[in-house]
Amino acid sequence: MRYSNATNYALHTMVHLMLKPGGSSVGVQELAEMQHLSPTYLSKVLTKLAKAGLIESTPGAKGGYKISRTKHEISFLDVIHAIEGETSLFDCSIHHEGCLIENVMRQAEENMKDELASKLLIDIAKEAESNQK
Amino acid sequence: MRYSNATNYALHTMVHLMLKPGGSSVGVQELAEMQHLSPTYLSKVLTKLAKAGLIESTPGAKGGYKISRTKHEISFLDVIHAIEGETSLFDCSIHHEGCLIENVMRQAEENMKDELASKLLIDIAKEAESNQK
DNA sequence: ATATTAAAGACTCTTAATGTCTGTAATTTG
DNA sequence: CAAATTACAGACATTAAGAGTCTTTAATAT
Repeated sequence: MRYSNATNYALHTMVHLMLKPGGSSVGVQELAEMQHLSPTYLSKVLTKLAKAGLIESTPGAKGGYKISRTKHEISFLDVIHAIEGETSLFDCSIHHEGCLIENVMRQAEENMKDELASKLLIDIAKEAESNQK
Repeated sequence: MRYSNATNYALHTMVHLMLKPGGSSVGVQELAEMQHLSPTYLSKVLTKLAKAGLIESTPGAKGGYKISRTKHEISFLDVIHAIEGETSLFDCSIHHEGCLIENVMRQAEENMKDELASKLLIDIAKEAESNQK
């Protein structure tokens, strides 16, 4: 069981966009180059983020992607949900309801989610920025 | 990202073995029937549990599997590690060390593991037993 | 000896993720 | 208006992992 590569790319892209001064748009080419990916592939990841409302896209020349105006506080969990979906890590297909094992697994997953929901991308972005100086 | 079916089978099998009076051995046929699986498939799951030292196997007639004598307190995490391995859920293949994003993801995973390590199979087994009465 | 059982390995099938390629629509620039 | 740039959508191919089956071998009890 592993998080997808797409999730990793998405997280790094989001942090990068947050560090863009003035919230200016960045094209997929620049974003792809930074992570050594093909633009067409990263494009699919970015489309997912846009559909989730985490970023805004503007087509056409001088277009690109930028952090959504309406979403200033984006957590790790937001990004993960946008890419991986919101299905549970564990499903007991044996018992139909109230499986005790499933209950434990779900609770553990909640603990992980709580942590991911409490971590905001902006904090990581600022930390990365100050480290670079 | 999802936990494998094998992990689900393993957890249910372990609970079942814990409820066996006197810690007597159970053959793979009975265990497979209970979960509607083929014995050959479940056998591979059981072999993993045995190699991890969680259960003991005795070949030959009247053989089978039983909870390991030396391991009375088996946690959910023990079983998961036996089946899924101990690799991290998240690996940042972009940065080589000290990736801030990876740090967050690892911490969240730790929170989940802490919960899974604190839950013992024997407690679930006893709860299931009392529910049945 | 024979029946029973675990163990190991080769093998197939399915599914999901990864990634590429092509074409289309929208927007800016000249 | 024309051309260049860019996001978007969908079809397609490739790869990797999981799920599951089958066959053979080794060990144990009766």
